[in-house]
Amino acid sequence: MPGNETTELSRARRRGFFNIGEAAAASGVSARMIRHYERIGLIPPANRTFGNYRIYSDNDVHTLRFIGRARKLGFSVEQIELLLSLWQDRNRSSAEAKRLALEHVAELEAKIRELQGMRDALKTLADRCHGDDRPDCPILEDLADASR
Amino acid sequence: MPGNETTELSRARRRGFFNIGEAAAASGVSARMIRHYERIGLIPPANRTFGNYRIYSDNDVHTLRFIGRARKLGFSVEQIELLLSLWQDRNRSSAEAKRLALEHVAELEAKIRELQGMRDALKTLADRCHGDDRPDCPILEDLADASR
DNA sequence: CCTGCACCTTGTCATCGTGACAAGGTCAAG
DNA sequence: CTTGACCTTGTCACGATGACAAGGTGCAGG
Repeated sequence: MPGNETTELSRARRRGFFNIGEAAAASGVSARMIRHYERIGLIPPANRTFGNYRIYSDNDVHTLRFIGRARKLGFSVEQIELLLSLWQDRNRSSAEAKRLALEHVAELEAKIRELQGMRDALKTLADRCHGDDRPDCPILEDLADASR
Repeated sequence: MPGNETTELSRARRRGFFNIGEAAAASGVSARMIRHYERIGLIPPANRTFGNYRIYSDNDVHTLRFIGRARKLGFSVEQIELLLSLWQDRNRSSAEAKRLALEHVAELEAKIRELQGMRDALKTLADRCHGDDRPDCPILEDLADASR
């Protein structure tokens, strides 16, 4: 082919763009998940090079970092969608973000309480189990019988 | 057809067997999950009536209750498989059951700590957010910037 | 210029436990 | 016999992620 479009990826890189692997390394979100977030619509479809490689700007990477941090705080993708729209809304009220955060805190606490309940029940049983060679075991007995 | 095998389900019922719905109600494990546990091999394939309905004995229901309680304590199916084999082993040592229980307690505590970490981080941010009509919000700022 | 390697593309399957639905068979009662 | 409740199997879905496969792209070294 005439015209010689160079590679287009190297040009993009020279202009400061990232391919997906670089964006992943820079944002802390795996390439796998970046593609996933694109497919489910959490992020818009990335621009492509002539070779069909996705390219990302600094701004895109910034967004990915935002998403990664929100995930680490346990926000669901659905919640992150809301957080992103708030983040990108210059006229947002902080009240909305706070409401979302506190709602998630409540979810976390409910889950924590649930796990603590399991832990306490199990710990009580384990404490009552002598844990030697004999077969009698309050743990198994409790699982077997409703009475406890 | 000659022979008139009665229904075979009603006979099974008269002998004290349960169909899957009754077993579900009696054990607290949904019919859906009973089939699932059978398919993945946690429980052996149920006997069938001529009409191909699964039938369950009191003993089977007892096992299902055991499984249901273990699930409520957060044991994984894999762990339950071990617990079941211990339960059914007359020569088991209680030490093994205790080990499994304490192992699961440790898993629960790890998960609890993880969630508490999220909750604390988020709570700190939310506390610093005034939550009014103004747009500036430490929560969103933190998600956006690495520095914190 | 060719080759090889690293990385990209898409797709599918698996995880774990559960819900929901669909299309068809069985059962019991009216 | 009809009706309705329940059973059978199968598939799709969730949530977020990993792993793998088969094929294309890009770049550097020979």
